[in-house]
Amino acid sequence: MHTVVSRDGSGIGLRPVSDTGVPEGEPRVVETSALAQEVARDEAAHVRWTWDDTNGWYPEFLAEGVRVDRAHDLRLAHAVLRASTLSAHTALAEAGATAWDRLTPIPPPGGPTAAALVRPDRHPGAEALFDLGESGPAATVPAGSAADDPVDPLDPVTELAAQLLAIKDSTDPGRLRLLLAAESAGALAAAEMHHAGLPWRGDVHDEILTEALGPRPRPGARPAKLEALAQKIRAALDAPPTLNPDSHQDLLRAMEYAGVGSRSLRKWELEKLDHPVIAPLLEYKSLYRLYTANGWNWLDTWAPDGRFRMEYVVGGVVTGRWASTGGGALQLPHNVRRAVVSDPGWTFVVADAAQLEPRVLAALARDERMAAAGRTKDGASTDMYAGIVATGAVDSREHAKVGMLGAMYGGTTGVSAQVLPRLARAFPQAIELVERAARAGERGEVVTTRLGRSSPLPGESWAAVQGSAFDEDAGADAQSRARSQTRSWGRFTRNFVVQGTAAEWALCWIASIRRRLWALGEDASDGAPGLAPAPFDRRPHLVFFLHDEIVVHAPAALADVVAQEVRAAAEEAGRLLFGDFPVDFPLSVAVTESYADAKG
DNA sequence: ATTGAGAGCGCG
DNA sequence: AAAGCGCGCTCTCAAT
Repeated sequence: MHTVVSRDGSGIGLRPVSDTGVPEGEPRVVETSALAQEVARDEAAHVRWTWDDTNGWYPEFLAEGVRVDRAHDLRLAHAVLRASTLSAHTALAEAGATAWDRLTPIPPPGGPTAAALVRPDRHPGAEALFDLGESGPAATVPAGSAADDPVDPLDPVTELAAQLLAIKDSTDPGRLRLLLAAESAGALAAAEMHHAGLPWRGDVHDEILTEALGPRPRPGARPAKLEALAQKIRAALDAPPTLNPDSHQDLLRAMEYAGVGSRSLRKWELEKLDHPVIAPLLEYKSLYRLYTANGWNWLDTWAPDGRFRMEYVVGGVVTGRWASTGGGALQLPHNVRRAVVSDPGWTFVVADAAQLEPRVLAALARDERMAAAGRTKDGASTDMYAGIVATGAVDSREHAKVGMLGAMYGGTTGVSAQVLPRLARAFPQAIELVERAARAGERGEVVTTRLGRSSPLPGESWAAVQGSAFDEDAGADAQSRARSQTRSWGRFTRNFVVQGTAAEWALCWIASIRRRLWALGEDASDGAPGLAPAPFDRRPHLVFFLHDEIVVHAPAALADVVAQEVRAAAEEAGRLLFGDFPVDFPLSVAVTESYADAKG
């Protein structure tokens, strides 16, 4: 059973809809203040909360201290179903693009990103659709128009029915149902993580910055340590005080004049050079990066009150991985993770999946030998790369790692290319799977993940370049451009199946974790309530996610049981995706009060 | 003033 | 040839 959520006048309309998409009764209209008890009523019946965009509703629920267990995010589901090869022949996919295809993600509320958008343009196509004309502030559809307008293109009940039908008519309803449930659960988790925030000690962050850069400078000034390094750079280059080390052009000119012999400023290029400017320059670049990307400005903007409220974009990457916007949540540098400290009486459970992608590949290809190489033996967690060495396929862990990465990314040079034939001999099924994905991409075809997320088609310019290579007068460069583009798209599809399926594993993992954590209930010890907002103030909850890694903030008394649940969730995710195929997804798990201490 | 590119580095 | 996948952010500089 679904509860479809929509605006209804000044309140929220909640409408029951069956699992076949049939409305069962009229919407009941609820004021926000009554939300908690209304939600509790439906939660008892295990409904799936169905809405156009999780960020348009769930933050309001959470602000009332209300958590929901299951959801169906129509925007995210629509995108999957439109593209998936499993639902390609359904009415939803065969119809033209609709208003649902033009929806853009809603940023979480209250954050800098939301504030930066004066008026978020929810429906880019709305003006054309409603032909609002030139008068009037091109804004919004009047409230309640859904009722007056018989053809509301964004009616959630109509869309839900269409989606449920597409799932039923697809070639594998089970997989798509799982994918959409996981995707929506991810949306819930992302909203909850934004709501709770990652505990962030501003004072520790400031310490890190001051130690590295000197005290916070006045606006417009350079921090002391950076200024000192700038002087050293100028001295080493015999350059005037006007030389600005932040300007690549300036710097390259000065370096050429001084005969340093480098045309780029890339770290790995500079490291090969021998010149007095290199050392201070490398240090300058590193500190400059810290200062600009995660310095005091970042702290003021993103973690002003003891919590970093990251803004995830669920489904933001074509492969199904999450993206982030604004705070750079997915690029949190290791050197500032020391500022992530749990609340008094609380602790972190940090877990990451070891070698997730090669394990996913082994399972996807049902390559028993590769899976066996990664299997946990005698209860001890096995390093998959070491396991590959143990099969005799390659002679060092480094070769195993580089070779596997090359196989999954499409490496054609160096060690990875050298090792590939040996991997192909030892694990023909796994290697064949990525090779086939690459060839499909080179032909301009679509590839699909385990649960049914399909890759996009190459853009129109792709076909144009391919076509031009077949012209009578096609030059050698046109042909080589086409060839290079072909290979490039092959590398993309090669990686898509692995990265995308790994993202599905991670979604299932998160979905399972959040359900298990909630089931643990409130902290029964008389420990500190912590500073987390309701409904998580006495409960362990997810605070961070990074592709194959999670952080749970938990009352200290619950840390061990949380760790168990996180491990159990990983096993569950493996079963959900791959059934009884014997593949392990071992985790490294740490219980720690500082995120920086967890990395192993 | 705003916008877009290129460069570079952070994360997995 | 630091290759080979996926991203976001911040800076400078030139173009609008």
